[in-house]
Amino acid sequence: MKAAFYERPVLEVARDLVGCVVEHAKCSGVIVETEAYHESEPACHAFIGLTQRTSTIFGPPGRAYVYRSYGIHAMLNAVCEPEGVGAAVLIRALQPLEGIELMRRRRGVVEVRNLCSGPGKLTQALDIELRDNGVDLARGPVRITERPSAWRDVEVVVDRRIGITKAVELPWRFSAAGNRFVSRPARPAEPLVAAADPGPA
DNA sequence: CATGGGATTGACT
DNA sequence: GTCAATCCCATGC
Repeated sequence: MKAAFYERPVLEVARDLVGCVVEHAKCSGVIVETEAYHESEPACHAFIGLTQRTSTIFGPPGRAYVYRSYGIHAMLNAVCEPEGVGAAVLIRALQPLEGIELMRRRRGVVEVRNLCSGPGKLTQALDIELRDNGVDLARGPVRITERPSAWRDVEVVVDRRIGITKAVELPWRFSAAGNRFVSRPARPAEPLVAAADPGPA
C-alpha cells in the first residue's frame, strides 16, 4: 500500500491493516491482530518526544519502525499519520500463508498456530530485524500488500491492548473475529445494558 | 559512564 | 500461576 494509506488517523489504519499481507524473506502471512500507538498517550514510544529511538515514528508514513523489546525480540510497526506526528501500528500476529517450512526452521517449532501468534514470534518467523527499521513498506524488503479477496470483508473486533503498563484502558487492539492465529482472543465487548449475570466484580 | 526499564516469550511450579 | 533472559536506549551523575 502507498503512503496515503498510512497517512490517516492511526486507529483507522490499525483496523484496515487486519487482513492485509506482510511478506519478507520468502515468507508471508495475513495480519490478524494489530495495536495502535499515538504520541498523545503514554504507552507510545513517541510520548517522550523526538529522540534517536523514536525518530522513525515521527518520520514519513508507510515506513517500518522496528525496535528491540526485552533485549530479545524485534517488534514490527507501520508508521502512520503525517510526517512530524508520532504514531504507529504494531503488527501483533499473522496467519501464515507462504514459506511455512522456512518459518518452522526459524522458529524451532512445528505447530502452524505457534509460528506467528505474537509480535516477537512473527518477526522471528519472517526474519525481520532491527536492520529493517525505516524501510519503505510499499517497496520492501519488508512489504505490506492489500487484502486478498477472501479477506476483503473480514470482521474486525476491538479490545484493550496487551502487555503495557500505561494507558491500559484504551480499546486500541484490533483482531480478526474468531481467528485462531491471534496472540490472545479478544474479550467480549461490554454489554450496553447490565445483563442478569453481573459476572466477576 | 552507570543504571533502569521494557508494546515478550518459553520454561517451569 | 511465576520468573528470568538480554540489549537497546533514555536519563542522570
